[in-house]
Amino acid sequence: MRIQREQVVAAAWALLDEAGLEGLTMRVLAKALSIQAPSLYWHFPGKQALLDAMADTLIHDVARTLTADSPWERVVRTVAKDLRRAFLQHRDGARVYAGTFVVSEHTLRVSDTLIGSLGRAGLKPQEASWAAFTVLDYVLGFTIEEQGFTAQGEETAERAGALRELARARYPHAAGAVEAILDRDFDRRFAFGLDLLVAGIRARLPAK
Amino acid sequence: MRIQREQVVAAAWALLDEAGLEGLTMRVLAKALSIQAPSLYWHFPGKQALLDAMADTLIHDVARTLTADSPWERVVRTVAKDLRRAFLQHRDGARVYAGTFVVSEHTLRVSDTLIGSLGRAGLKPQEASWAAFTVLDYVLGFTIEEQGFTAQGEETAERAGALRELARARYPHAAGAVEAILDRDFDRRFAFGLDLLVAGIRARLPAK
DNA sequence: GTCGATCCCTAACAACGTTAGTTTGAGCCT
DNA sequence: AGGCTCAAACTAACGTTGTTAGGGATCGAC
Repeated sequence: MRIQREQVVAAAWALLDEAGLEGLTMRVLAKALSIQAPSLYWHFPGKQALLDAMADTLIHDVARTLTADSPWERVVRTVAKDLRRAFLQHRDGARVYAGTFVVSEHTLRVSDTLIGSLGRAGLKPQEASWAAFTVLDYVLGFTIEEQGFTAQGEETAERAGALRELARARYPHAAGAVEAILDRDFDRRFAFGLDLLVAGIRARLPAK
Repeated sequence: MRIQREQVVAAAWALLDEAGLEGLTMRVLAKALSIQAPSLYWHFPGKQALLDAMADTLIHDVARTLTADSPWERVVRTVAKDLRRAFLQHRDGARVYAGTFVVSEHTLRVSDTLIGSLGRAGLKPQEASWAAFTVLDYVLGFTIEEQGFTAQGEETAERAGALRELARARYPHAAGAVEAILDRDFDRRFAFGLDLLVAGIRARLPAK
């Protein structure tokens, strides 16, 4: 039953979705492909290489709808939203991505889209780069936290209780902080942070 | 040779520094404590609990120098810098933290410091919370990338070469993006992103 | 019809987290 | 002093992990 690299990656994502990063093992993945585990080492030199390949496919569809003349604000928002959606598309997606250091065409393309747009908007080259990575780093950090939070399904309730109790006992004035930590409206939280970054970038732009 | 919880955590950090997250195993940790591995399970129910305890000590010293009347901008900058320094204090510190979901006094205190300060500055409660977590998420994402980059010591050179080559072949106009990805001046990059967030928050504040 | 490339196999290794059950040893009570 | 308690360690082992070694099978091309 012949297998190709791309099918291995697809099966790995499918397995990740139902088993999580800890459940993504070479043996189980092989079984899903009707193969023995060592055969995977013909396609990939090791598990890390497989994870790298997975991460690379993640950002394949980021920033595809943008052209060179898209306004910078639309570019920033689109890249950020695309990237978050890409991470969220699979369980533990952000953690998989964070664990790799991919040197690929896609990362380069996404970075360049952002940097080029911000440069054309008026930022100095170095500032454009720094601002671009600030956006990317924010998306990564946010989504890691988001997936970490949503992943712990059943425990959430008891942890929430423990946290509320701790707050009542030690930080009675911090009830707001507790509810904020437990706030599950990630879409709005993400949009707000993105607004913050966009406003910060705008303040850096040369006056028109 | 009697051991206490706190000594285990300290030894775990020391081991992490020299062996990395992958090298932090229960057996090696036990050996560093002149103990057998199963004895660790008296102190912690499992490895994850140990990692949680480690993460908790990380943020122990964050935001200690702040008082209730510190100006909001100083609070934001101090918390962000403290947190990054805490992550950087040990190898893979950010990854250790990201892998846990700590419900502790310290996380609550740090969140509350930020939220309270931003609320007093004039942000609505929900906005103050969202802005606070935006800062925290940015620091996490930034530092994960930073440590991932600096960790791959020897490979850096060859990866840099591969990346430059790829850029020349496929994205000839993106030389700036490549150099930006390889930029090692993390302190300035971090400061710039923090400036962006501070400016974005300032734009949200009610006019005085 | 064989030859090289491609793809997969079995067998095995060392290391991992973890559990079960047992033993040590200090500190307190009587 | 003798004995009880319980924290803190021990030995032995289980199942699973990533990975390596080395050997077949399938296939198109000449």
